[in-house]
Amino acid sequence: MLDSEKPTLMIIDGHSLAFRAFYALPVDSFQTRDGQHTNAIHGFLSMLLSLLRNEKPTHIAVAFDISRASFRTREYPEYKGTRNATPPEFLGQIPLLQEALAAMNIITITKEDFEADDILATLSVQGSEAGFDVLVVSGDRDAIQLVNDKVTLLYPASQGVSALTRYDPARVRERYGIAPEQYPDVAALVGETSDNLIGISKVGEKTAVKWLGLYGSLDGILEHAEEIKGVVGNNLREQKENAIRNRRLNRLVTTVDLPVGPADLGRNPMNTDAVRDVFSRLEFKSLLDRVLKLEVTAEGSAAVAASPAAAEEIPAAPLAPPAQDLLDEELAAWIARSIAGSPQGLGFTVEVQEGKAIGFGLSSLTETINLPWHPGRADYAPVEAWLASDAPKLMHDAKMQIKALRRSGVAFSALAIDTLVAGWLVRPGGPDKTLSDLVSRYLQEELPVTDPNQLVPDEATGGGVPMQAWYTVRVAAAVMEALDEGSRQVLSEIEMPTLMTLVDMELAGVTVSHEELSALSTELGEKSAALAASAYAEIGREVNLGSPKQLQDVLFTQLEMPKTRANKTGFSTDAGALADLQASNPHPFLDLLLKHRDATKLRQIVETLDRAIDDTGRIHTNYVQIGTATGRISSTDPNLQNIPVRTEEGRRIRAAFRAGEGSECLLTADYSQIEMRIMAHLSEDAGLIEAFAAGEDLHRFVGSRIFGVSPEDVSAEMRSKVKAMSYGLAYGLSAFGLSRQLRIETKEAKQLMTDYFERFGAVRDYLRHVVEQAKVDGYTETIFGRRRPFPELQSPNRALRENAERAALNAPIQGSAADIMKIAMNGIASDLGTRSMDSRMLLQVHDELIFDVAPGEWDVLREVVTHRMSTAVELLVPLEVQVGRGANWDDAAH
DNA sequence: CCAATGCATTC
DNA sequence: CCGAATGCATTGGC
Repeated sequence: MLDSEKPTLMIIDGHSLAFRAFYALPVDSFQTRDGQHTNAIHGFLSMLLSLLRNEKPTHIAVAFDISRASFRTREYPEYKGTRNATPPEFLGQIPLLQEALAAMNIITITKEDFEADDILATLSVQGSEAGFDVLVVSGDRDAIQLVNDKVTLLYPASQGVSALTRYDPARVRERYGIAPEQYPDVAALVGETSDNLIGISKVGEKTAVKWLGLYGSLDGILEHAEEIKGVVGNNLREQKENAIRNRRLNRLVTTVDLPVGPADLGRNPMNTDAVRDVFSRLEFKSLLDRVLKLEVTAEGSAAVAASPAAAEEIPAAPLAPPAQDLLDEELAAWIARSIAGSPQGLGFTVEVQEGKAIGFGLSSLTETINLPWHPGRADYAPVEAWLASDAPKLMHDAKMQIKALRRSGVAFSALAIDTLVAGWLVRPGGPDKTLSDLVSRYLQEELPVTDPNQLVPDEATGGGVPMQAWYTVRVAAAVMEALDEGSRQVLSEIEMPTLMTLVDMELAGVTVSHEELSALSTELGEKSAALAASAYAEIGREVNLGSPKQLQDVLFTQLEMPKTRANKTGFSTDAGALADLQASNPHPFLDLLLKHRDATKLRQIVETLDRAIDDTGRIHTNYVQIGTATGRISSTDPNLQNIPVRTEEGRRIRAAFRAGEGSECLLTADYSQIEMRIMAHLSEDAGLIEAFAAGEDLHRFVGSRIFGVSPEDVSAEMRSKVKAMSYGLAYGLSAFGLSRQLRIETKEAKQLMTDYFERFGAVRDYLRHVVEQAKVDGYTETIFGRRRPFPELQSPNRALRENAERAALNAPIQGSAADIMKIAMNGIASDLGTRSMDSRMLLQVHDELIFDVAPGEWDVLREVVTHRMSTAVELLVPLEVQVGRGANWDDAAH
């Protein structure tokens, strides 16, 4: 076997190298916008990428210490006792580094009670026995003892991690004058300050090496201790216990029981989506380029990455069973048999082409079925019957597939688990978006990629939708294991019904007037052109008003205005900053610029909406059920949840949203102050509860309490202050933030907050409690048990931690509101069905719903909607719902 | 062409 | 230095 064909196993001491990187790179220069330090991660990954490129290991693993405690500290409590506490800026980087490695599909290994060095030792012995060339990468000198003909150590040069020295036996002898296996003997005699291991007085490296040359080993030296003369000889005889203890402690364990062996560490293609996600969160641009380039070459050498002799021992990931083709009675029999054998449900995947269903994949845990489908195929009737039945179905990203079924005229019922949604409940806001992501995370396998070059995918080899259905079944079981009971309840009682409700809403779409929009667009276009011309006249030249960069030149260089708030590319030119400038340095240009922004922004929205109108005059938004970390739904393509409402011209856009053909009018229904009501409920604050029970204007009521006047004497100014304060509460508002928003002194804002909490103290107590509890539990929970993890609450980084604290106190409030709205929507959808109504739920904007009202259904629809919304949950305060009616969305608002 | 950034909009 | 989102235009690097 040629050397170049020999597999290479690279084993890296993650902790020691990350630590080196931490001290090699300036901590301040490597920070994300959130304030997360990344210097150790950056240094480590940079080194790793060089190693992968230069050494081309076929197998790789990174070992980490779990904690400083190990069998060594139990044996000798002073071990490593002199070390200072690990800097918190470093500690926080390790989990992120491990996440990055996971995305790169590099296995990380830890072992309770052992140090990373012991893992290195064990794997290097196992690897060389299995015929690997072994490369050990460590910044710990103890690793020198591992070097032999088959094992090479890469050790960082004096400082940093950019240059690594190769230690083979010859190089060790050259540097230390001894064989590698003698190194621990030297260290035992000399001692190791960094490990708090005291050696023999007056014995340094020179003496130790000399003795080893004479007597071969520490044992040999001790046997001949009497022969050694002088003070050092005395010291050796007196302090030999030190050396013996040191030798015991610095011997690396080569028999650690590890869950994986060298053969399991073969390099796999990385998960590029996850890599992009992690690297972009870490704000590593150049490293992302490097890592993605590496992937290409890694695949090129994939053939070389053959496993060594022990290949048979690799626990190969199971392959999807070949898909069977069944029809009629055979198919019916298979379904009946499989249902009986799979109480959790059968996996199901729709092959979608241009929004239509063109094939199905069906799967139990052990068998897969391929069903090329087209409308009217009678021989697949058993599948259609199963789809319409109550038999539980397991799917991944079901919404789009069920929409395709509907468009193709196939009835569907009983979605038990959508693995996409279930995975989101485990990690809301997490990176898991595809079936492939979930297969990696929950099965530790790779979803086989269907070869895009293969024109006709060979279903028989386990590709295509049957295979996806099969993986979905397996992922479903694993992801349910990861969910607690409350979250499972949220999945089955709230999310799965919501998914079906969203299918109806998206298919329905909302009617929008093209005529109205194009007229508005023309008007806004003319207006912005006129504004731009006037703005150019003011400054005597033409600039791109949409370019913050060019605006900075105009404002701060040409007009010499005072500098505004700094951002990454200079100074802010946003509306707030321009308003500040207008106050201090009035200039016609500023006003024209702001108006121009308004007009172009509105025009852009109008254009986007216009383009989204289909040939039936309707817009079908896409609701993203897993779009937020709190439980809210988001809306894309186009986003119908941020249609302007505050300005007059904005409302003209809403006016273009109209009752559909054949509808009587639109009905809008929204929760009034749902988040404040939830806060009243969760905090049990007597004052707030009384305010809502009284049913009068909340801000007026609160204002009268705070300012000590009667409700009718609360001025508009007082009310707006109280309103800002109340809204800000759930966002973790600071006195500074409040003062900035209200444009009042920080001192006054502070006083306002003090007065507020004086009267509504339970609110403050509750908000504090939420954060405290989240720190203990590691997550927050909504009224219905929806969880959101907050690992950053433990972060030593203040900015990161405080951001997490504010998010944590907001999450149960925003999340509970989202839960309530979903429950109401599902109830309404159910009523629309059981009453065979023709009215349709069209849009959801967090606390508002919009409906097309079928002729003659106004009264019953209003009743259904208000009832379902106000009774979605029983709180300590009433849930008030406001209903409006109109020919368009603007008129229907109240 | 892609990704980051700044700015805008909503609840 | 206020929580949760989406999307567009500009810009800089490739």
